Amino acid sequence: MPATQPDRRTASKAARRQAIIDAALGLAREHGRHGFSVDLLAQRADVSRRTVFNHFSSLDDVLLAAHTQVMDVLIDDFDRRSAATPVGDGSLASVFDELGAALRVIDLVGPMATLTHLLDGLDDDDEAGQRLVREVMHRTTARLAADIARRSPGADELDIDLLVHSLVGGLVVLHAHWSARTGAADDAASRLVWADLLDRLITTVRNGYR
Amino acid sequence: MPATQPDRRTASKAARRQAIIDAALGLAREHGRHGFSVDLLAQRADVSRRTVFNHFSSLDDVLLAAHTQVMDVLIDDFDRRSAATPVGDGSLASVFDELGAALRVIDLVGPMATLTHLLDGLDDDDEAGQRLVREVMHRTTARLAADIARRSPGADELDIDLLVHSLVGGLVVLHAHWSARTGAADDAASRLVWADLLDRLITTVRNGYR
DNA sequence: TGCACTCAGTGCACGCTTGCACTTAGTGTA
DNA sequence: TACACTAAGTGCAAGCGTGCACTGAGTGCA
Repeated sequence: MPATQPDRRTASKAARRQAIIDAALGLAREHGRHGFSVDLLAQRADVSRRTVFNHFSSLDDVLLAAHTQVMDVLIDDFDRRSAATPVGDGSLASVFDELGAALRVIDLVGPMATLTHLLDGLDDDDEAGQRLVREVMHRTTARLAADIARRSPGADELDIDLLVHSLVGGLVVLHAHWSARTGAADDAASRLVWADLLDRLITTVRNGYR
Repeated sequence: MPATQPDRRTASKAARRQAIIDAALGLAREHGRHGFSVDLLAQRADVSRRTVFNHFSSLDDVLLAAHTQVMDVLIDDFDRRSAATPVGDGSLASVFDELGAALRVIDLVGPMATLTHLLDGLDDDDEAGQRLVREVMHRTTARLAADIARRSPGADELDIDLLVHSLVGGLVVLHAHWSARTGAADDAASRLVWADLLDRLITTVRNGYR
């Protein structure tokens, strides 16, 4: 972020883009990914439908941006906690424990519920949805791995990539189970289910398969 | 107002112009007419200073629009009450009584307080301020007279003009006295003073000087 | 199977905002 | 009295939003 405020033109453009993303998240939460049109999105965002396409190349592009933003918020939260945590001894075990501890503390249920709506009705035949998931997974793991590498310069890059993929891939599997059991609700009961599933993931990956 | 909604472009332009007027009223209320600059106005209205001059030819033009709007709201109120009141016998006395009754019921203290700030520090040497008052007085009396004439087609136009000028001119005199006595405050005590002064005006003009 | 309809996405022109450099008037001070 | 400063107001060009007509893909129905 530059030290000075962006000018009004830049700020206005960014605000309008954000309004479109917020509208997409709101509509997805209410209707699921398939339940809204460009017209509804534009109306909710208080822009013209042409403006939606000035900012995004397609509706899928809007969903990707919405998805990425949800993940970015999680990674921002992780980065803030890391910055406030003493650096470990640089070992992979230490890195893993830090990430595992963060996953336990960060609110994942809210974003999970949101992502469930964004991926409403996703199945193997849904090419656009599958492409969306792959893109988001790629961006998320790349960013997280880069942040961790920056924090532990001595660690091997491949090791970090594998670690991150293990955990993030595990989260995807967890999401499927959690969603099946709770209907992707965001309440106290579903949070208990999530905490239990998460503990099993962290313990399993931490201990490996010896 | 057209039956259909104005398009987004028209609505946005009108909203921005209104934001400038609202900002002017707010700043005048806080600092008086002389206490703010184009930069402050633009910032408060959340537009660029160029945009202020896209909508208005000068700062005085903004003040005129703000002033006119305050008066228009009062006349709108008067028109609504008139529309809900049975038409009198068309005599001037009847017209006068209707106007007098409306003046007693309509909230004048709020707008009076606002206009006092808009005309902050007005004196005989303040050419811009004097021009502003003349313009607003002209527009206000013209509009009010036209509305009354529409409502009483049989009445003589000159008679209506004189009647309206008597009352509106009297209101200006009343404002000076009220302001001197109450400091243009908008509270229960100042409202009592206003009610008393207004009653004297209406009674005096109604009875004439026989 | 052809037609009609809907909706995502697009090109183009225009309206309006904004950034920025500029002029001018007014004011204060040495 | 001259100079420096401030702020109102202006011209021009660029950025962005919007209106609108359009194309094409997908879908449903006779």
